[in-house]
Amino acid sequence: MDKKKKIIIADDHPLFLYGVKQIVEESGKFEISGEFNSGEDVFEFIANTKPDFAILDVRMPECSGLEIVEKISDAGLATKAILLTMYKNLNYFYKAVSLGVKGYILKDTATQELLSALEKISYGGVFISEGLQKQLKNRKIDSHKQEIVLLSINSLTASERNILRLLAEWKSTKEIAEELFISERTVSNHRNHICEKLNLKGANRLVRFAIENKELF
Amino acid sequence: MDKKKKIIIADDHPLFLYGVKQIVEESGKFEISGEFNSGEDVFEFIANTKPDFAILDVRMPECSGLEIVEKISDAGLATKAILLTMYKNLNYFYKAVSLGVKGYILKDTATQELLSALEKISYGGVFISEGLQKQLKNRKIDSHKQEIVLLSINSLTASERNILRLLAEWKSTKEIAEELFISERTVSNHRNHICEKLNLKGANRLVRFAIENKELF
DNA sequence: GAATGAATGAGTAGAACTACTCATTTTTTT
DNA sequence: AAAAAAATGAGTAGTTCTACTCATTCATTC
Repeated sequence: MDKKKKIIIADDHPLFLYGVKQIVEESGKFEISGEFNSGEDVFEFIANTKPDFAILDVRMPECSGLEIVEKISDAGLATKAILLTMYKNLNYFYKAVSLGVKGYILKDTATQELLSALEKISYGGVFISEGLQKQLKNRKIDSHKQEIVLLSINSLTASERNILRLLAEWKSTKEIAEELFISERTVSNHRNHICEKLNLKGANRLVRFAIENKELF
Repeated sequence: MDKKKKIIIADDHPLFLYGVKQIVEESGKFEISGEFNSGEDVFEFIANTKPDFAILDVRMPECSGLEIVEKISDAGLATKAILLTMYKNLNYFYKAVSLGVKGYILKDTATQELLSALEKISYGGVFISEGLQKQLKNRKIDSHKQEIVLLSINSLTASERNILRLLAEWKSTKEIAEELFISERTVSNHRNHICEKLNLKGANRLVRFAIENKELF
């Protein structure tokens, strides 16, 4: 048998972390070399210890799983990232794929799926949660649109991202203007630009997008 | 030593369920007599098997933890409910307290906390997550207001709850009107009544409330 | 049977957001 | 240095939601 592969886990829910740890260790094929309760310091640890796998929660305090994956990718590290998420948000998924994530698992369909994923990825494969695959099939028509959305997010400027961030906190145009010391008109214009770029139309669509895609910008 | 106490667990995230199960069983003092991946059938199982504890996720498909607790309370069962939640939403907490919940634990501060809770509750106590206690202290001034909000939710009528439910799905007044075959004005009036009852003021406040308190109505 | 509450609908005024177009200044890129 | 992109601001029209007041019908309660 091969040497045990090293895995680090990061999730802000301790009980969840515990569950992942148990399942991974029980299999006898892997070794947990690091555990984290937030996204903080995770990338530094990966860069220093170069584990084989990194199992990351998408939504975490300090630094989201997606951000960590981005850093791993930028640094050209060999650590294979597996994302765990609660949400069937396809935008997160496309973002993850574009960052070279090897596994994407939904928390509500994941126990033995996790081991299958590790197995498959060990041999150079890619693993996607069954629940998400269904989602992908159902929305075959929309998938192209959603990829465009993702590309569009990359085209957002710093100010636009900033405003999206504040919108995700339910702040109004007026509140954002006051917070950033700029005119309401400027904020309003930025909002419109974002809507154009993301092709969002109708009442509250932008606020909704901001709230449902917090981790994406 | 006493006989092992029976516990049932319900959570729609299998890995989480697994973590809870491991921790509870490791202690040697408790026995898992039932596991559920959704809120469905949970109450029936509790009514039939009368376990000592029920560890329930607040947000679950089919039937939320809060609903299950309500049924336990209505049926006058002795099963002690412990709620697990991801969200520091105090409204959920107040609702839980009003339903006679014995433990309220945040998922992001819970591992050994869970055993302490079971221990404490066994001896007739009540357990509240440390993270939430802080929250309660910080908002001491607001706490009265929030309790009023909770009371007010009980005063909502069936139609009003229905509209809140649709608002939580980001539906607009027009969409709700079409879906319920009533006039936009009627929906608008209901919205205003709800705002009055819940003392919500300003742009998007109602939509925000609906989205952040889905499980409450 | 009168009173109350609930569901339904409308009128009006104002606030906030959407959806356009346009202009000026600054920064970045080439 | 010239061109392009970004940040800032404004004009105007239309939509949606907020915040009131009011009326009618129906069911429940007392």
